[in-house]
Amino acid sequence: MTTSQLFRKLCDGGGLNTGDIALLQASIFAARTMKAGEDIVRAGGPPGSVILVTEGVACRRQPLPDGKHAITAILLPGDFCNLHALILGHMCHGIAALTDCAVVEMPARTIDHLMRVNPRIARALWRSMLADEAVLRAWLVNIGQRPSDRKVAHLLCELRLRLHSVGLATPQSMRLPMRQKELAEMLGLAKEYLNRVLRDLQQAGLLAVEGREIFFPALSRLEEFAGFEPDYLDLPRRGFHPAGDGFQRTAAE
Amino acid sequence: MTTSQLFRKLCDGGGLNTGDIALLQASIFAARTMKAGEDIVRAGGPPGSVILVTEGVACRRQPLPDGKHAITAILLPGDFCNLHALILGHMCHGIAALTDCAVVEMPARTIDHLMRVNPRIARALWRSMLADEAVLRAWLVNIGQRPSDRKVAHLLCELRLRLHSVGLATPQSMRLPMRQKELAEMLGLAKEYLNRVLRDLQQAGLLAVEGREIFFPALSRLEEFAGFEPDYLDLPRRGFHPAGDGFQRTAAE
DNA sequence: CGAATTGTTGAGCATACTCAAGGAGCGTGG
DNA sequence: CCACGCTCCTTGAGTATGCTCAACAATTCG
Repeated sequence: MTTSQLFRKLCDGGGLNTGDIALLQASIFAARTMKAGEDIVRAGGPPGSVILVTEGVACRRQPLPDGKHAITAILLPGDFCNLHALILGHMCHGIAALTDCAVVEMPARTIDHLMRVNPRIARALWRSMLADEAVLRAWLVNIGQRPSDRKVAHLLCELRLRLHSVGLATPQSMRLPMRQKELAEMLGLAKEYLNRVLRDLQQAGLLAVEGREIFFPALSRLEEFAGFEPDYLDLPRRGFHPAGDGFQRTAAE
Repeated sequence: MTTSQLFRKLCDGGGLNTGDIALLQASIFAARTMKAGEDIVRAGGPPGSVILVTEGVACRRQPLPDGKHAITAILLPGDFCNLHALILGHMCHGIAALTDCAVVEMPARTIDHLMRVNPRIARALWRSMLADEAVLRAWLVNIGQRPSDRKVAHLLCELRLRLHSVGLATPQSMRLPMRQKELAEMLGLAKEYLNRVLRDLQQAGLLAVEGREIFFPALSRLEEFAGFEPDYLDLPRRGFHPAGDGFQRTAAE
């Protein structure tokens, strides 16, 4: 993975120069890999290091009283796990690997220092967290207001587009980076019912499922059915940013 | 309202000195009032001014295809309406007054400048937005994972505590700053069903409703029923911050 | 005081959940 | 290579939760 991919989300907002990126790059002191299901970060006090996902898919999750989990966000390569804990002083949820993952670590103190002395870096980190918040708000609307077939459709549209933006999906298909159980936990649905909803979407010709591979035979119909308006994802679009940084855009859509 | 109350949320995190607060205070160029139901900020492009609620209660809301709204956050005195739009460049939802409100405005360019040259102010603004995000995540879990009687109970616990933190509630009661219709929109429930849930909570002795006045005859039982863990609100607690700024704490709880 | 909005209740129905059981896929060890 | 055990997926049946439509009562506001 190249540096600009590593700091994809920070570069997306513009405003960082190559020196800034080099500073971030230089602060990396460790790389780890973990198996699907393992914890990447546990809830708790102030973080000793800032962690960035570089490969695989992870999630933010909170334990529930009945032993299950609520999944409140999906993290893709280029997403930070615990930046907010650096500012707030504590993690109020954990991060777990959904697929096998690779992450890099930067010392919390170094990042904290960079944020204080380099307003461009501070701004870029801030912006990346606000992008996360926009997704969170879209999830709240999705889960709170739509009937469950549209919830499922909406989540799949979002997942496909975000995976596509990091090169892990095409307009026609994606490999689902989680089990149906976890899809259900994201949406607050029972896993058996989610399974039925997937079947119904297939029968409606909006989807095709083969194991973990999902196909989108009629993406625009699915997106319309879901009411999917991708603006909230704040992904770079064709012509929006100055070209030439070599990062794969979603322009092919 | 005193200055330290105005910038309550920024002061709560610590890290601001009186000079910083004076800078913010000095940037206020206008004050407005609006009636319940009016829009405070519309969705759209980059904000010309940053808006801070000083009196009353407002909400973030998004229109839905069927003409209804999804309410994604509650704003109390001391909360900013559109800080995130300053960084992200656009508002992807609107702000509406739930009760009669008063707000103050600061030029976006001034705040933007202050954030770039004053790391303490930048950090305090950042922290206040992260506190909002933590609440948003708690809402996601609440709406996604709890049965609706517990959803309602949880939202009322949160509302009461937050209102109490700005002096608008006591441990025993609060005046509900919205109609049942809007309570329902926050939770994604039908308003008629919400009404029944409120009745059931009353019959269970967990609540008493008289018009818009809500009484909490057994607050600890209600909080236990709701699974309410107020840590996520990041409100100041007794002994946590150095005393002496004269702002009312929630210590009485 | 009257009109409009908001709150309250009933009846019937649709949605989504639980419990239970069987089948498919996958990694491990013989 | 196959058999085994495990997890995950799939389906059925029955139930509970939450929604819609409709009517009426209570507030609020002009």
